[in-house]
Amino acid sequence: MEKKRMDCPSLPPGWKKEEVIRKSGISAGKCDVYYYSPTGKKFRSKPQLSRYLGIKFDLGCFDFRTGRTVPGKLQKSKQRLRNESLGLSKGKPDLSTALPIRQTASIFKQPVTKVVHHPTNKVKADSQRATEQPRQLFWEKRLKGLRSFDVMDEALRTMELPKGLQGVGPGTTDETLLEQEERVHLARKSLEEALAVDCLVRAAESVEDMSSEGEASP
Amino acid sequence: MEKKRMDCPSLPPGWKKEEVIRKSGISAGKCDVYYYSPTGKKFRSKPQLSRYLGIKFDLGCFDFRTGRTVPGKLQKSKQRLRNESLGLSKGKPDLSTALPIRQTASIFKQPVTKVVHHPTNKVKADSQRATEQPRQLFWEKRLKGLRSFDVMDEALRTMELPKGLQGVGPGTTDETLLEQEERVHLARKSLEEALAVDCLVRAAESVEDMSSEGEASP
DNA sequence: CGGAGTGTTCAC
DNA sequence: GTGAACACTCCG
Repeated sequence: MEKKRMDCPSLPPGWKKEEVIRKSGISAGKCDVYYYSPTGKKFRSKPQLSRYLGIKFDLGCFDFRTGRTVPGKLQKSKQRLRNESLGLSKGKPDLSTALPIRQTASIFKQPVTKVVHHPTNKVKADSQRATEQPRQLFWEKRLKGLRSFDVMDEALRTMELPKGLQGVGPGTTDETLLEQEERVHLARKSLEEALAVDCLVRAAESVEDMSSEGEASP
Repeated sequence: MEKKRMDCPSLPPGWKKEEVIRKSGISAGKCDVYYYSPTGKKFRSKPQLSRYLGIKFDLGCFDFRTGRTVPGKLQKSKQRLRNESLGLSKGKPDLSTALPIRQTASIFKQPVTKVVHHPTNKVKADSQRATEQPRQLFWEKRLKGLRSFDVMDEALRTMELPKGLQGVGPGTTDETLLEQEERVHLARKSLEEALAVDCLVRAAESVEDMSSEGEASP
């Protein structure tokens, strides 16, 4: 009954909404709402949905629980980006510029991406492509408050800037900003694909390891 | 290295703890914890462990991941009995006394056990032994919130009382309660053994059926 | 190792 | 006190 996937008119075609009632435990009776993309991927929260859809589809007035778009809803009334208030509001702003921001002469030429949840949990620098790509006006925005999504979603998200760093530069129109953000969106997809491939390679390697278990170790 | 079985001081003598790190997938790097009984049986979760040890060994303050007993840990802060709050917190308490509670004049004399996962999935009444056994003060406790365990483990567990039913009677000391619960624990073992045997018999019978497939059916 | 289902936290 | 968001457990 309450577990059927329903069409959701407020989302793009093909998206479904599901409601599940908790059956046991201290939170029994509570209702969880999930969404499914046309490809079948499950979404468990509004931020997760928002990350996936990108800025092309504005969820500002979308109510996750009901699945409806409410015109009266304040853009950001809730749903503040989790990092936002975490240090801008209270406590001393964290201006530490330790990783992932390389604090050298070539700061603008060699940004560093810290991939926290990667299997090997190491910090890498993509030194090759960084200098070839076009310079971005708001390069901080490439990391600030945004997260990876789509294919890997939760798996790889945890890129953030030290709190307190702000973008500066000549005044820009909203149009320009949107373009920039969309480019960020696409760039992220590329990065995630690359990381996904890396994961697969690792998995393959570990299979090889198992089939050569009797041999001498390196 | 991390796959060695270690002694676990917070458990009875002879129990071992093992940690295994996931090598690939989106949860790569995550650590799984297992325990082994003195006889070598593997345990993969706290509920499974708890079911096996019975009430004689209180795991309320036991942290499964670390293997240590944490005094500050609220008894039930996590690991609340899975069925507990359903109906007790909000909404109308479910006082329905449909099966497995027989709602007749002989309610105390003929409790009914609903064995959900049994091959034939039927409701049985143990009319013979029920009247012979000593009456239990908290007879509801024989089913409420407890589950079958050990030999069959997960296989047979799913016995529960309608929510909202509470034990009543003359005040009792904790000692008495513990004794009662321990007897429940032992009785459950007997029941499970019986059911296990029954399962084996059925399996054997079906083998016979197969070997006599060409004959006329009864 | 994945994922559904549940617990926990934090902002309000 | 409530509920959104997300971490985690547990079992297939």
